[in-house]
Amino acid sequence: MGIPGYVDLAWHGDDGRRPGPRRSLHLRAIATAGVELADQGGLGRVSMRTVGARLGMTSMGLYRYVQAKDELLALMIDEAIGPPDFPAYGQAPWRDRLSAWAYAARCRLEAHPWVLGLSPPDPPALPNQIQWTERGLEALQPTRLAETEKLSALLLVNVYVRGQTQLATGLARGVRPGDNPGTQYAQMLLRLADPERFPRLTAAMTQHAAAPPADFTDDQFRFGLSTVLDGIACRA
Amino acid sequence: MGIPGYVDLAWHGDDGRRPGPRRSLHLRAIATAGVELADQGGLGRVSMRTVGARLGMTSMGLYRYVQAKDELLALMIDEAIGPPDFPAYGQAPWRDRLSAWAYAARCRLEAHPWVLGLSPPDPPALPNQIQWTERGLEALQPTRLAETEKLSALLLVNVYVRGQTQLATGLARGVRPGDNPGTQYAQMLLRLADPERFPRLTAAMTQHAAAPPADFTDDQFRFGLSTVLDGIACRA
DNA sequence: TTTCCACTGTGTACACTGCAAGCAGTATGG
DNA sequence: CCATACTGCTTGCAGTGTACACAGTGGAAA
Repeated sequence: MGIPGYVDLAWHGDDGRRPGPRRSLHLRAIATAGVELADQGGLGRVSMRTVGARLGMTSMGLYRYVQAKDELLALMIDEAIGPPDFPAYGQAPWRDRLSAWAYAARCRLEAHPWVLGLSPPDPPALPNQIQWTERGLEALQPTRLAETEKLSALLLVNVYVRGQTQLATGLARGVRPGDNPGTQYAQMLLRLADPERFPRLTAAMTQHAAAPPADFTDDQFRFGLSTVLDGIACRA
Repeated sequence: MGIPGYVDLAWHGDDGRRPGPRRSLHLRAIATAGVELADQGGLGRVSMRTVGARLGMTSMGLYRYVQAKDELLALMIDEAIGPPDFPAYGQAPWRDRLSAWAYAARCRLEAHPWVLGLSPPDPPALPNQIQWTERGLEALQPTRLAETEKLSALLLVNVYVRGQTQLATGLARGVRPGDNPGTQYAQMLLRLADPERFPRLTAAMTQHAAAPPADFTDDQFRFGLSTVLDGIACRA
């Protein structure tokens, strides 16, 4: 029921009409400081002290803006995602619109992969995330779905993009550049899984190894996304 | 290329044909100790020291089995998921099969919600996860999909189940028991988002608030799952 | 059988974490 | 003008992951 303090602060800012000295920082500045640290050296670099130091503050000073580190991380997620920045839909059909939404979202996640390693303390309620939601619902406007169904459909796309991107970045880690990320994984599984106990998996992996696609992760993403959109089309 | 040590150990165990004292623990025991701690008090309770202590060992002893805490957490995920335990498919059509797979997976995740707050260090390669994959591919056997497409489809379902369950558990947190989790969230968003800037979101939320479904999270799950299955059906 | 040495689990130590409590200073509403 | 609520700082604590050196063990090689 109650709106968490940092959420309210992120939406409405600080009116400042109250006794005591004014705040010296914007929540936004704190979030961007955290994002910069995470972009540069991963989540491990993000501590209350490091973020505070980047703003000329001590770790405890940040607790005047945020009740716990989880909240800082939530703000960082929202800042990293940013507002939706892809062009307006125009007269495009809902399928193209939603596709554009999905690709733009993936792009943002790839730019800040550490976002995927975080699980926010509260359901999404920060401004940028809400803007993305609005834009997604707008994409589904031409459909006959009920409003709540639009939300469910959008949520499905969102969840897909996140999951797929997470898997892709996981696969890509520790792979020689220029090498196919999926192939290496497939070979590992082939070496681990007994073909008699895991016949289908073996079949899938040998097929993949036999004909490795040019751009594995992108093909994968396209396939899943069009599948999701087809499913939505059955209801639209 | 190389198989990480803990993965190899999880699959093949320890042959013990080597100088020096034998290991006193199974990887399995370590994983279950961690799972018990996490089930009881959340991920915060899981530290090298606490897990070690539960096994009569110091924190550093665990490093003979695992190279870093991340690997312990990966083992815990695999242990918490466990092997697939739902009944054999029989002659059921692929849609029912995959649906059973999805519900069983969701059930496991709900039993150990902390799993969703973890992002594994490597792509899934541990035995139980592989068994789930095999069972999922088996569900798709009656379709005409290529093997790699089956894998993509299964991955889509998996990603959906994870994402949806994560959102549901997030919504359910901090809600008065007996109260509708979604409704509370909807009211919060209505209070935050200006109807002029966010017309579609406002529409969706007011519609939800006007007619709150009996079991929100379950309806949501069903809707998304059948949408995903419809999408797969377009290709099967 | 004896020797060797890779391997086991332990103890200690370190740098670092999130955060509780109390502090002096500040700017606003009454 | 004052009281008050607020700011950011300092100090300190319990706990974290893990590096390193160590004594003990037991299979493989001699």
